[in-house]
Formats: sequence, C-alpha cells, structure tokens
Amino acid sequence: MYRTHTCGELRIANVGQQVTLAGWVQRVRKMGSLNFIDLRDRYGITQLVADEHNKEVNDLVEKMGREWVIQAKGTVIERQSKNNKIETGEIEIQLSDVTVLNAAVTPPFTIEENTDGGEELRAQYRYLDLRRAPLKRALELRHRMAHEVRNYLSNVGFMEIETPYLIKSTPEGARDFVVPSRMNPGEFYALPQSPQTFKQLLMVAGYDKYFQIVRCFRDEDLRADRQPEFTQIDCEMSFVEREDVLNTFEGLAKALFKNVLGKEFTEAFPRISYADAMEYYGSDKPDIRFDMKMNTVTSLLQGNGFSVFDTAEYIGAIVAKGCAGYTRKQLDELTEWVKRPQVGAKGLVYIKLNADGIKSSIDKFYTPEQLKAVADKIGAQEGDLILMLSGDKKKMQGALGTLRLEMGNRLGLRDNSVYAPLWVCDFPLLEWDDETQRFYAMHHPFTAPKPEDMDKFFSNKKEDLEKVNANAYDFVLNGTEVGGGSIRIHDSKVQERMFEVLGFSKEDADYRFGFIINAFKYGAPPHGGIAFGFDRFCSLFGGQETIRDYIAFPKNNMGRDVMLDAPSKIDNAQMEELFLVSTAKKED
RNA sequence: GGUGCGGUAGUUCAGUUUGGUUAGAAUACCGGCCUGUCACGCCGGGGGUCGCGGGUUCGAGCCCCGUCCGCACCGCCA
Repeated sequence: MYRTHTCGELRIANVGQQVTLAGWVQRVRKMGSLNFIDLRDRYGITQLVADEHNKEVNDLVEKMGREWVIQAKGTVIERQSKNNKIETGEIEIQLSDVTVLNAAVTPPFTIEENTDGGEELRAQYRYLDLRRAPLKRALELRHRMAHEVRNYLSNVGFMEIETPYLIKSTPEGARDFVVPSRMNPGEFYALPQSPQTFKQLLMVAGYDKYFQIVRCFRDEDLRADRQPEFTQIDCEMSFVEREDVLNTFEGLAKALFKNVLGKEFTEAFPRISYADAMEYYGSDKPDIRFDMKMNTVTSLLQGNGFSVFDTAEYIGAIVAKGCAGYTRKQLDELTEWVKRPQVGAKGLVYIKLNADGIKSSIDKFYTPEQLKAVADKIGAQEGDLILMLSGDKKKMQGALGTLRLEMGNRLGLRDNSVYAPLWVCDFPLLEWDDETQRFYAMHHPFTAPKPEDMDKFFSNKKEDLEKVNANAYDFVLNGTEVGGGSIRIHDSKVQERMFEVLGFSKEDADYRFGFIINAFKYGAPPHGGIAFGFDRFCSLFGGQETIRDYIAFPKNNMGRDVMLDAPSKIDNAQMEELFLVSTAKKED
C-alpha cells in the first residue's frame, strides 16, 4: 500500500497513529540536524520532520529536491510550534522511513500559489502548472459545476445524450474545423460548432428533455474567453414556450449559485429587451453590477450652434458619480482613451458639476442653466461628472457602453465577487449585410420569429423583415454572454421561408439542411432550448476574466497547444492516404 | 487582416529616454553553517546567443529596417 492517508487529512486527533503518506516534495527546510519537508498532494500539505535520531532518514531528506515523489512512513505527532495557515498545521509526521519513489529534475518555475513563471512557460509545462493550488481549485470548481448541472437537470427529467463529433459542414456562422475522410476521397467531415441540429432531431425523436455537457469547435480567432474547442451545457426541450425554457434554466443557474457559490437568488432574474440593452447599456450583454445607465440627450443639446452635436445622429451621456474633481490631465487621458480605434469615438465632451458651478468643454455654446437642465434630466448631482459621446447612433451607443464599463472599472464598481445575472430577450431575427446584400440570421437559421411578428416575416419588404423579432434569449452574467437560446422553428413552411429569406435556393437549403427539413415533416414537436458556455460560466464563478485556467489543457492565442506543439505537420504518406496531396509523384 | 504592449540569467524583471568600463536585482539552483522551521535565517558560489537576421557607428541590450514568438484588444465568433 502506497499510502494510508492523503496529505490533507491528518489532524490533532490522529496523533499517535502510524501513517504512510505519498506525494511531492514542496520544499525541504534544512536546519542542520533537524530537517522539515512539506509534502504535497491534491488534498493538501503535511509537514514531515526528520532529525539525527534517525540519521539514515535524515541524510536522505537532506539530499531531496523540489518535486521529488516520495513515500513517507512515521508517527503523527503534535507540533512544538504550530502553523495556523494550513489545515494540517497542528501536526507533523515524525519520519521513521522514507522512500524515494521518483527523483525529479528542478522544475523551470516554482510550484507555488504565486509562481515566478510566466504564461508561456507555464503553458509549455502545463502538467507542472496544474500542480499549483490555483489551477487545482479552478478544475475542482469546474468539476463541482459539471456535477451540479448533471444533478439538477437529471432531477428535473433531462437525459444526457451524446451526439457525434464527425458531422457535416454547415457554412453559416463560424468557420468549421474539418477532418478529411480516408474512405471517402476528397470529402470532409466538420467538427460541430454546437450539436444544434442533433438536439432538434432528438426532439423530433421524442426525447423531450435533452442535455449534454459537450465539446464544440469553432475555427475563429481566440480571446481570453474564447478557445477553438470549448464546452457547452447544451439543452433542448419539447412542448415548451419561451417562459418554460427561461424558468427551467433560471432554476439551473440559481442551483449553481446556491450549491457551488453559496449565493441564494430569491428574486427572478431581471429581463431586458435587446433594444433597451443597447439604449441603456450600449451592449447586448450589459454589466448590471453597477447602474450608470446611458441617457439619450440628442434633442436636449441640438440647435445651439455646436456643430459636432448639431450634425450628430445621437448624443449619449453617462454620469460618473463623484468624479467632478477629475483634472484636466485625467480628462485628456480619458479623451485619448475613447479615441482609440477599439472604442472609436471622435472626442469626449464633459460637464463637471462642481460645488462652485458648472464647468464643461462646451461652455462656449451652452449657458450654465442649459447644462444644469441636462444634468437634472439625467439625474446628475453636484460632485458628478457627465461624459458625452456623439455621432452615428449604433457606433456611439457601443462606444459609450465601452466607456461605461471603463468608468465602472476605474470606480471599482465591477467587483468579481458580486453576481448580477439577467436575461436579454427580443433580439432582431435578421441582420442585413450591405456587402453581400442579404440577411443573416442573428442567432441561427432555426430560430423562430416571435409569433406576433409572423406576418412581417412572410412580407417581402426589407423594412418589415428588419423589424421581425426572434423568440430568442441570452443569459448574461456580469457583462459576459454565458448562455443563449431560442424557441425553434418546428413548421417546415416557416423553416423553408427562413432559408428563402437568407437567400438559399431550395437546392442549397436541401444540400445543407435537407435532413432537418425532411425530419420536420415527420411530426416535429414545438421545441426550444439553450446552450451555456460552460468554460465562461466556470471562470465567472471563479472570479476570473480568462477561461484558460478552467480548462486543463488550453490553446494559446494562435490556437496552438504549446505543450504538445500542435498543430504539426504530418508526413507525406499520411497526406497521401487522406488524398490531401497528389500521389502522381509516386508513379514517376 | 489590424492596433497596443512585451521578448535581457533556470524564472520574473530593471537597464533602452540621452549608444561608451566587467549587463544588474530578486528568486530559483549549487556549496557551507544552523534542533522548531513553515516565504526559515546567515555566509559563499556558479549562471547571459540581451528572441532572430541585417544595417548605421570607432563602438549597439539601447538607434534604423526586416522577421519570429507571447499577451490583450478590434475585425471575426449564426
């Protein structure tokens, strides 16, 4: 037997017991003829002590290096000097015997809570980084979340059903990863961007409550919260309306908050329409941990001869509470900040509501009374700073939304231990693209129009189609889109109309989606569902911006696994076998 | 495809503004001392392709051009 206990479980009550532990040497502290080892495993750290009473053991301990794997036998004793920072800090193991199970070379960075290693190096030695407590806690959190999801959904009647990874390319939405087929020369599978069509087919098949914690693949550029392979909690239900889906999965979210984080939400999550989200937060994924709503002040400020405002389609304002004391330097810096291409504003107008009066960058054009009226209208008070952007409505709403988040950061209003979930509903069904002169599905082509918009959906006028709302919803947590779903189209006439609106010929639609169009003719129940970004959900629960630490083996910015050094070249024989290179050369 | 920041000891960084002696610090590593440490302490030591290539110069870690790599963001991600 390699061990009788783990390194995290021995306490004062175990004093006197003969135990065997096994683990990694975190650190050896040599005090001359008295030596200590911190022995680490997944469960914790236990201190081992050796001294000259057992010289053989003590000499071996002195030779040990970091990360050696050892087996330690001894007696649990009460410490002379206790360490209240660790759970096993009241005891230690008086070593009677120690065995080196495997020596280790010195690791390239320290295996500690706060390592000295940089990201790249840690990625290259991911198996060493995973020994560190923060990564261990992240993966434990992920495990608890997955467990809770399965538990909750099973309890309310959902079945977890696996769907295939080698499927058919559907060239709408994200770029597909493709896999060549050896047995079908020149043909390719695609890896699923989501199990969307399969879960709908499962509804047709009568599995009316389905879920799956499932890997998805999208060949798009990466971000801190975007990986090419990622995990969704994918769900679908039959005989439901929007309300049923929202209630079911609000229940799931609440169970996760309660059972994983110990946070209880008794009230229903707020709901907001897409249009309101854009107007008040400049984003379809508002961070409502703080207020600072955007105000449209276009009509209040036009017609005073300030041409920037007079020619603007939109003037928006936010109120930064207590920021009237901002210096010229701070405001200049903020102006530069909004002018960066990533934000895209042309300039920044401010109004300071100082105790001794109003000071603004547009004093030339407006009287203090006019500015005071604006301040009153948008709820700004003495001591506050009003920040305004103007220009193209869509662009400036987005820019002001970005500025709002930045001010939230600067004012410390975005506390990662505070959780503010909400539903965003009533998205437009379609988006017109000027370049290709066609509509694209904002969500995906199986999303149902809202029942009351069905007439407009069958209209041939572009203006009507633009006004059709989708029966879709997003789950947003702290400014991050964590989930999204919709009521699906179950009527093949509506589905055909959708493909028509999206500009697919009948042949095109049949080639790409024939299987699902056909399936819907055989008795498709009304259905709808949702999918949560599991990695994001975990990272938010862990209070982190990046999902990488919640994935055991993530990819870097360029989609590379720097530990495996993948992707990599394959040899010519393999290429030929897959018909990816001509075999003509062979015949020469 | 684009923008910004970065690449110097095993590691994390300083040094680059204003080119000039032998490129520093911390930590890690190695050796010595130490019986109550737990970020142990003290003494000593070794350790550098300044990402790579080219250029300017009497002289380049520092200036110029190119290039590769990392991170964050924009585009993209139905």
